[in-house]
Amino acid sequence: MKLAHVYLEYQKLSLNHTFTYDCQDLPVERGMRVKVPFGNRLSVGFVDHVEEVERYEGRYQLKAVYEVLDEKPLINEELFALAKQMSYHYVAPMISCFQAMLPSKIKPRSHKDKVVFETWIEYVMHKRNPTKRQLEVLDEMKVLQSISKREFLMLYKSVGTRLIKEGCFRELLCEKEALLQGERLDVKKKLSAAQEKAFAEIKAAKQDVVLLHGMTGSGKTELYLQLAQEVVEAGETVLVLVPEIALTPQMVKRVTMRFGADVAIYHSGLSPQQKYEQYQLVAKGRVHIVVGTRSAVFMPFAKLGLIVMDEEHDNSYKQDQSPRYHCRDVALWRGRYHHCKVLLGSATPSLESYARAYKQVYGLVSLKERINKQMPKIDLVDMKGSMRKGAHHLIAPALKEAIEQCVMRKEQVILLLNRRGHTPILRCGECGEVLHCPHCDSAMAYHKQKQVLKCHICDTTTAVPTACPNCHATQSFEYIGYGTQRMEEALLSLLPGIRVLRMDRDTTTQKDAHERLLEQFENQEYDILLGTQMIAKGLDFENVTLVGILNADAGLARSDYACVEETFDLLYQACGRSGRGAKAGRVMMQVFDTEHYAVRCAMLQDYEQFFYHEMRYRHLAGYPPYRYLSSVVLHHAQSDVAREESERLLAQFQGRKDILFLGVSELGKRMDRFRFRILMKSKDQDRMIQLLHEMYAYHASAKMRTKIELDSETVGS
DNA sequence: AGCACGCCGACT
DNA sequence: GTCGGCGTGCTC
Repeated sequence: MKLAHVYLEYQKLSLNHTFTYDCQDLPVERGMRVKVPFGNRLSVGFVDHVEEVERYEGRYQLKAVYEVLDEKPLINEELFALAKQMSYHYVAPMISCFQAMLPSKIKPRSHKDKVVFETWIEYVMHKRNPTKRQLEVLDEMKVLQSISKREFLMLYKSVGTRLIKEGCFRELLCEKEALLQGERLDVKKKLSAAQEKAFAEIKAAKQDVVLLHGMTGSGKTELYLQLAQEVVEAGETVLVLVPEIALTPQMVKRVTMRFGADVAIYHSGLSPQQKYEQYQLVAKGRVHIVVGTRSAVFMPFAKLGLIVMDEEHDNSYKQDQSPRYHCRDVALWRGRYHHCKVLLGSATPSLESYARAYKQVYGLVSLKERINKQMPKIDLVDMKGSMRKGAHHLIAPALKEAIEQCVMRKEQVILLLNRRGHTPILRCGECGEVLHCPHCDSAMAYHKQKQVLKCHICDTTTAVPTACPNCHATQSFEYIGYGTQRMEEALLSLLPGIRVLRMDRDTTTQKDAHERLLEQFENQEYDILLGTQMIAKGLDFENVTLVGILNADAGLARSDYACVEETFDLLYQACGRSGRGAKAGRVMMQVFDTEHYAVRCAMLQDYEQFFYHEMRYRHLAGYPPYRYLSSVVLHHAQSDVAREESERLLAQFQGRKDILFLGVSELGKRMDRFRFRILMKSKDQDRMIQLLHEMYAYHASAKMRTKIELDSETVGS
């Protein structure tokens, strides 16, 4: 008899083993989805493998597969192997790995979602004695064979319908397909000498993974496009990864101008139907280039010829929910599978990638020259002095003056303030009480437009209280600090008549808002683009000649080990937005700590110096990339339950060979759950992952109803 | 998650 | 003796 071993999707239940079903006479293969009886209901599962046996000798009462949902495996051999790898590496159930790989339409839990159909017109035959116009239409359709009815009606409305009646064409119902991108308008640009050299070095590199360390404005994108072109011409597929949705429009524009309809786009901002359509374009092999954010790394490519990962250091490449994969790891894995080059591009590479390149594990190619051969002039503005002189809180006189001059020259300004909302903190002037989120330990930010308080952790929104909840004083709140909304007001009053475009999460929630806002700025409908970190990276506006970074060193106050690296990246990248065109650029960084090496190195645009400095610190403190770092977070609605369970878990495993436990630390409340974290360091990644599996199993067998989250940083020296 | 199983207190 | 409380454990 034929047995199918199946991974099941079952809400909340993370069953990470297979269940066996009888699938006699059914066309079942690995990677297909099946509907099977489970308990008293039907559930969807993924077939792990099919086995032919004389007779079933297990101890279960076998049930039969109810229905096979796919004709072809949805998860091919490569993606199946990848899921296995991810499941082990990230300590996550197989089913959650499948979920991460598939567009929601075909994820197991939403199998009810209907696929959208549309009518297509297909060519059948010519007719006798056609009119002149009819002959034209018939000939054109014979070449096209089939097009969607939508397009058909637009092209040949009345002639077309007549020919359908006469049986020359027929209608048929197809799955709705993505409309392909437009015409190619752009031609290959001539590479500069520096680009030419980098291009040759990338191609000649003996390593399959190459780190392209190219400073901002050095023309990395044009290199990507020309490398992609060679691969496409050879009939293989190229994957271009970008970190955030905000950066997709620009990349998509550049890529579609070069490659026209040969491009698929995939990111989390698409609707489920759009995602499904784009996924099918790749599955059916209709496109040769895919541009997308981290989830695009799971597309079902037939043959990859190149993977480009732009801004490889960016944190958005890491998924912060299970499976907590890093897109770079997956990209490297797929690159190895397809024997293709993986090009990691960045002006500020992650320490781990640069360390690997340094050791020649990766190839290293540098582009040290801007296309326009000029660097912006970067100045520090010491806010300590400026505050003493009683100047405006957040815009120093020097910056104000620079903005005025810039606007007078009809040039544009980018201002970075990494904090959304109007005021980050409301404090009672009588008793000092700070207004907190009822569900989290964080302060509520005041949002003026909607007249509400908002928690930036859980998005809880409440009305602004009239009296202090602690001392009941009325009208006593002090508004402390500046978010983008308040800064917008401040700019308008400081520089009357100025046109400010604010861009943060609150102004970009609508569909296509990113594109719209950036387009308005590009068309010079505004003088200043004011925004959070989403505007620090990747944007390319020729007319921007001044970048102001308002509280540039605020990020250094965080307590995690990576905050210095992240602050340096943000500053360095923001500097790169200035002076990208013909005109000279300027950058002003307002800081309180003018001596900090992250600030200094960003100002000097000196990545190497920062790298050596930060690596020394990481080495001394035993942090990545010298050690692997893992964390286990337990959370529960009651603080002591979470604490006790964390301590029990720690006590059970503490003392493991080669693993350093850093004890239990309290992370505070988040969405009504109290969180405690156990941090672990080790030089041995395998041992670490093994340990995480044991901890997971131990926790699952305990009767406590705490939730567990495991995270292993996949960095290594 | 659901739902059955099972072992103790209130009831016809 | 029986009904049902919800703690425990299983779903091929």
